[in-house]
Amino acid sequence: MGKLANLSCLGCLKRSEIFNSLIESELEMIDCHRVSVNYSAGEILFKQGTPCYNFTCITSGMVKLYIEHDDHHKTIVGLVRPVDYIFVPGAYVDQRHHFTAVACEPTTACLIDTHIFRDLVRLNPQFANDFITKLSNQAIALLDRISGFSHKHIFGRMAETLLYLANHIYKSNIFDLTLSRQDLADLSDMTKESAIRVLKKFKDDGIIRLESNHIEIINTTMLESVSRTG
Amino acid sequence: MGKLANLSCLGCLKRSEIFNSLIESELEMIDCHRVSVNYSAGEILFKQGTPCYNFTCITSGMVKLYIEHDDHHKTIVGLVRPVDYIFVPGAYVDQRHHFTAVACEPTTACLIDTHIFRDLVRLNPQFANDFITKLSNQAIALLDRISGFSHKHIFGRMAETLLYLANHIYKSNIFDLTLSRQDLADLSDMTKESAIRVLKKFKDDGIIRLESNHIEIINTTMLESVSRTG
DNA sequence: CAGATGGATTGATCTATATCAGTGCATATT
DNA sequence: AATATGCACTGATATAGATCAATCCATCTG
Repeated sequence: MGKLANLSCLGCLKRSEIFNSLIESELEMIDCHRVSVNYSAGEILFKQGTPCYNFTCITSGMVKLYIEHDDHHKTIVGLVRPVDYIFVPGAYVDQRHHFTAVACEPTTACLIDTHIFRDLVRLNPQFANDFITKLSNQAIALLDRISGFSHKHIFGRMAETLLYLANHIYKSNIFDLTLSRQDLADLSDMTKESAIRVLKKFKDDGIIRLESNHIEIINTTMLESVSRTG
Repeated sequence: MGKLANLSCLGCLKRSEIFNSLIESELEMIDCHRVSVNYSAGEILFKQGTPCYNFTCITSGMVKLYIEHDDHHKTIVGLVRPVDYIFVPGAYVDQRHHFTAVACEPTTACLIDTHIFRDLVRLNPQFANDFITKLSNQAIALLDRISGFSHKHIFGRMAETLLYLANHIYKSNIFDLTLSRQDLADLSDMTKESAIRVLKKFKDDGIIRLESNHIEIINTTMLESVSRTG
């Protein structure tokens, strides 16, 4: 557990902004029903199909969320970085996880009982409102995902993935990837061989700099253009 | 406007179950801020990218929701039948529509101001709860969609579409399709030529009976198997 | 009624990308 | 030190499904 997050939710500097509307007593409710856990890279936080008891708030590290198809295929539907919590749609539907969450790096997370969320939605209208906004954003992200997958070629899809990583995950055009080539492929709906070939093409074309896991986007305009035109 | 829906929300027999938790005064709030509209087949209810002012409740007919990619490609992300309302994620985010809605048949709809929904979420905790459940269900449907699109061949995807139509839309194994072959293709992420070939294959294999727009699923087990194995 | 329009259908061809089958390299294990 | 394991990478091949090009048929239009 990170030093900044260990005492109580009330003074926590690693608190997701979803909790901003909560009053002191409500934060205490959460505080009484949470645990903080450390995960090593590669460890599963929860697995698709299992019952869901918690909302998971990532306080350090990074987590990948993926849908498992058959044995060897998966699709990464999102990456979660601090400070954000993992949206668990099953909590309000069938009490099952609809995707698997795995740590990509050493990660710490606060687990909060789903019942507390339900209670807070009832108690605090502003919290309910913020929560709906969050769910809506996730739905839009999924729609964008579907939009990107259909009728776009591998170059366009990988370009989209790189822009997503730069703009939303690492928040810089230079970053050290903590994802494998397979992960990049699972994010872009292609095989790892194709992912490798596309990255090489981008490198040869001078769109990115690439040395093992160090990536630098040199020509953002070009990458955006590729992402659009496919 | 249908006879059953025309007087007031209070006695309306075409009311979506999302409104069940509302008390009389809250239903009156909705009643004062709604309009009922008729659409012919092919008419647009709202278009992707335009501002969204309303939640749309379908009281008769059927509506297809699709994401527009480039000029000629689209993906149908959902069909809506009575009585259900159209989930509009932009209402809580950017006040924009993220997909287009078009009537597949003659359709009537009640349009309800999004602000009323926001107010009701604040006023009525149970309504907020039900609304979140609805959003969660939609998110799960989108996840299933992504899951089906990736790493499944056209036969599997079309099988999935037919099962979806039978189980969730027409609620029978025999139905008269009010969708075109192109629509079936847009639901299954393939070209209309492929859609036609796959349907013919299913027909030849004795899985379905097919005469122009009349479809009967003869061998559900087989279809489910194809949908799973791809 | 003739012609136009648009969906459904079929066949032939093309190509993007998966699959297969390796090699090389780094790290972990005994 | 020797071996095993796993990821990154590359080239050759196969193929699913798109694209292209017709034809057919029903409905709409002037």
